[in-house]
Parts: sequence; structure tokens; C-alpha cells
Amino acid sequence: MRPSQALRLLHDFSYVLVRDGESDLSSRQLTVLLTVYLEPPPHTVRGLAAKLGVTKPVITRALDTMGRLGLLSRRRDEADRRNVIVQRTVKGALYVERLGDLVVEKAKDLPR
Amino acid sequence: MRPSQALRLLHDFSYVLVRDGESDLSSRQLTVLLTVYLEPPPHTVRGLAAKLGVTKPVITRALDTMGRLGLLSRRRDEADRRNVIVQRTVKGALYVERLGDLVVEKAKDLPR
DNA sequence: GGAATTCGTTTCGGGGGCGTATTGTTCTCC
DNA sequence: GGAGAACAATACGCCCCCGAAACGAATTCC
Repeated sequence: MRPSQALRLLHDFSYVLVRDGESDLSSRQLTVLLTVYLEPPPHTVRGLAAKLGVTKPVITRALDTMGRLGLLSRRRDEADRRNVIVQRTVKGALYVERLGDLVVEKAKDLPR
Repeated sequence: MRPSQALRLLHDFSYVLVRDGESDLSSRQLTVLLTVYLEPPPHTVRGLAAKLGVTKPVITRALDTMGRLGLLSRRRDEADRRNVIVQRTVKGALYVERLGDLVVEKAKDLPR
């Protein structure tokens, strides 16, 4: 892929999200979401914070927001009740799937 | 490109931006930036608002913020002084170029 | 030349994110 | 079992974004 194609892809992708009003996630939130759905579990607040290089409140707040949106859920780790395990949801899986399909679709339309 | 590869690309891309602390742009701001750098000029506040399906204050604020960051600049249209022409900057061009290169780099590393 | 339109900006009240510091709970270690 | 550590959540003050509405400047239309 050439840089010009990459930029076109990036533009077309973000354009559709903005145009359809689905751009409510910040890049940090999006990264948390994708990490949870792509990387092997379990995912904890501390683990996500360390992986993304951000503070823990950032993760807590991202989980609050995306939990409210139904894209992710939380569960206490019964083995160590200090931990919170971040879990996927059906709605979140559909959302992530749609993102992937959108990238594929826009990549297909790129000029050679 | 398969959906799984697209998601991996999306994750790796956003991850680097978050990790490097360069994720200060909202998706709307990013879309404005890419539109200005990829679509043929001239770009006006009204034109960008219509193209993105957002209100004009959104564009004004995006130009304020990205102008402060030096990624974009404004100029009065002397032919019709009601209009504001959005212009590219050297810093903005470098920033956009880096985004493209990052996508290319991450795409290269994708599993087949 | 005066009214109406167009354009970008500003104002307003409200919502959310940020980092730092603190809190409450749970666990570890001796 | 008590002190300290580890974990997630919360409190605080700050800043930015949001949409709707109002505003000032410039242009167009008759």
C-alpha cells in the first residue's frame, strides 16, 4: 500500500464515521475497545492502562462511557476481588465487526 | 484485505497514536484535516460543514484548535470577503504525511 | 440605497475528558 | 492479625467540545 492510498483510506473511513454520526468514541476509547476485542483476555484496568501508556482513571472513564453504550462490560475477578475484568458484549462485537467491514470496503475502492 | 486484517490495522494504528500521545485530534478534526489535504481546494467553513454533515461552529472550532496546533491556517477570501479559505501548512502536511506512513508501515506488518 | 440573504464567529448552558491526588476495598507478607 | 501494597473508583479543578441561537460583516437583489 502506498502512502497516498493509506491517506485516502484513512480519510474515507473517518469520513463515513463522522458523516453517519457514529464518531462518539475518542481515539483512546477506540484503542481500548479494539485492544479488548483483538488481544487475548483477560483484560484488567491496570493492564490496559499500562499497555496504552495512560493513567488508570482514563481506563475507568473509558469503561464507564463504553459500558453505558453497551460496547463493553465489567466483572469482578472472583479469584482476586481487587481486579476488574473487562468483557466483550454482543453489541460491542457487532460494532467492532462493522468497523472492520468498513475498512475492508473502503480499501476495496482505493485506486490502484 | 480481510476484516480481521483491517481490525488489526486499525488497532495497531490507533495504538501507536495513543501510545505516543499524539491523539489530540477528535475524529471530526481528523476528518477535517484529511479533507483539506486530500480534496481539491478551495475549502470554506460552509463547504466543509456541508461535506461532513456537521454545523458550522464545529468547523470553526476545529480550525481554531488545529490552527493553534499549526496544522491548518485561515485566510479571508478577497474575492468575497464573507468567505474564509482554509489553507494547508508545512507542519500540517508533515503531520498528515506521517499518518499515511504509519498506516503503510502497519499494513506491511499484517499477517497474510 | 435599503432590505434580505449569506457567511463565519461568538455566546450560552450542558456534558465529557484530562491528570493529580485521594479513598475504600482486597490481598500479601511477616 | 496487623502493616503495607495493590487495585479500581472517585473527587477536584481545568479545558475542550457540543448544538442552538444570536451576532456582525459582507454581498446580493430589487
